[in-house]
Amino acid sequence: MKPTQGANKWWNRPFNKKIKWTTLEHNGVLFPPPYEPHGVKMLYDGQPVELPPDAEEIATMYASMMETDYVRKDRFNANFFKCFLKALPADHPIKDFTKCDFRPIWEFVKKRAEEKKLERKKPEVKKQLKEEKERLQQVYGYALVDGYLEKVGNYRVEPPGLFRGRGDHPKSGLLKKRIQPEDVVINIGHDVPIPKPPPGHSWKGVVHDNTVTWLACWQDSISGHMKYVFLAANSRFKGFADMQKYKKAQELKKYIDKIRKNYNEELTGKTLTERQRATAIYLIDKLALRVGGEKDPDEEADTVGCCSLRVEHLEFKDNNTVTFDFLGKDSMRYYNTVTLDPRAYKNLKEFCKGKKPGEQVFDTLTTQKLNDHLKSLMPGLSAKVFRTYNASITLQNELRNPSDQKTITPQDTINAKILYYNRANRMVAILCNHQRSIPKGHETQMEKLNQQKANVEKELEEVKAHLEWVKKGKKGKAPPNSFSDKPRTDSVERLEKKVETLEKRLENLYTKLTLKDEGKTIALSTSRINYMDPRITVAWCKRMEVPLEKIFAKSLLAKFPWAMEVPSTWEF
DNA sequence: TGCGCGACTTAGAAACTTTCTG
DNA sequence: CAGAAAGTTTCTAAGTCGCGCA
Repeated sequence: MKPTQGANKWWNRPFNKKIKWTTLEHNGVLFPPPYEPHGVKMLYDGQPVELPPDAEEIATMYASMMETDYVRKDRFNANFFKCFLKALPADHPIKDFTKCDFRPIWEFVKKRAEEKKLERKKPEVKKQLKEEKERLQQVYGYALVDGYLEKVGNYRVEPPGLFRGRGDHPKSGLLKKRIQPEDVVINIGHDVPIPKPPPGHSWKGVVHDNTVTWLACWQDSISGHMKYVFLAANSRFKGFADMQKYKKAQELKKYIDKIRKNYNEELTGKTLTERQRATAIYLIDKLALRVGGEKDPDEEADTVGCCSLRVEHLEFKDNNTVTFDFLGKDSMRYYNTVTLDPRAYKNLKEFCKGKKPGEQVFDTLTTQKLNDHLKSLMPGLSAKVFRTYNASITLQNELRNPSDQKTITPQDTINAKILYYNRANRMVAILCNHQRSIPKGHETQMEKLNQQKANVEKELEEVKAHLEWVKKGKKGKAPPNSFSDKPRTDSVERLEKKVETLEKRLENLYTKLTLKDEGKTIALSTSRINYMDPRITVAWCKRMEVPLEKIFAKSLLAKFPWAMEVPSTWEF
């Protein structure tokens, strides 16, 4: 089948919720290269030991992680060692983790990586690698869906490795097994060529399910969950759903007064069930909490959301104030002290009364019940819509009337406009608790900037003194010059110019220092990609005469084509 | 009718690429 | 103009949610 000519303006085409496609063609998935044994021996009890290839592969996985924090965790080491032993014959001398020394392999891996890096710098090698990457992209990177060529998101099968769970994960360090074609199910249209599995292999299965959007799937050996190969974010499958998400959040704006009235009334409801439900929805709305489903402590890290909050996560203060302190998604800490509606405060206290720290606050509530209730208030409403709604409305408000500074005009510089947008974006990220770890070397970079600042300040002082000295007729000794061996100019004009340059540089340094430090733990990208309605940004850029590509990277521009046509006056 | 699980969205870290700066 | 920093993409873990099945 040949691709349809003409632009794929999927947002103008109808999309059936149930039947996702009528024809589907693609070339399957790309497997990682097989493991090649290197023969470098690890030490056991100080002696070099022979390892079968499977065990060597696992040992090498561990060795290549020796500079990460993972290997300092007992659980990671224990889980790794259990899997490592399983790959060794029963009569193998290795029995005790503490006698293992993986450093020879670590050194080998490090050296090999450096050599590879050096090799890749050579222009001819660079070119060859680029061409090979493009060739694979051509083969596996596209699917033909209902006649339109669409990009595939993740066509590479995940390589084996030691599981890197987030936070204190019970399974961290376990071996994530190599996926074989025999593990992979292909989903593809009827009457089109079925992708060939690698020679000597066969697929686990081939299905033709047009009610789903995945092209291939396999079972993850760590969690037992399915992993899927999907189309990219700019595809109709992903894009249409994303557009619907923002339209639903916008729909919530029409219902929000009614919904807030409802839960405010139910905060003093007759039944405990009602009060718990109302209090949870209040928190989800006010604090942008996730709904918080149940988790299995043997399978997953201990993290919570709203419904799964425990007594130990709340600390009651005076004046209706509560401190929330818990680990949320990805084990990111949510730490926030907030003053609540007195009724909500009273309810939370009531729910916690007489319970042990490890008990659930909302013991009569489930995510199912909460979402069922939301559906009775607005069609299709669920807890996560509140995050999208509140993120979007916050961005819009902060761009239109910022809470902590004066608004910007089209006459301001492009740099000022970008900083202004980022500040609004930062408010959203804080609301959603989108964090990142402090970038590597942040402290050194801050020190460096501070040193620069001190230097510029000192130089400015000296130049100013010199200028003064010249203006007053060069009486006495010239002021010190710590920044050059050559004597400083005596030209008033050039000295004044120098003062100006230094002052400008100093101002830039001040802004940079503040922004860098304030933003060191805040991730802006998550809200930009997933939460803030792109139409708000498009309209603002039009009003402020900011080229959209200054705000949205190439991939985001490609993800939101449906949002581009809104007028500058558009409102969420 | 509750609940497990399939399918899909959301998440930060790591890897890679581009831009800035001294 | 090289090395650092900033920006962007890739990777895959970790959530949400609705549906189908007992």
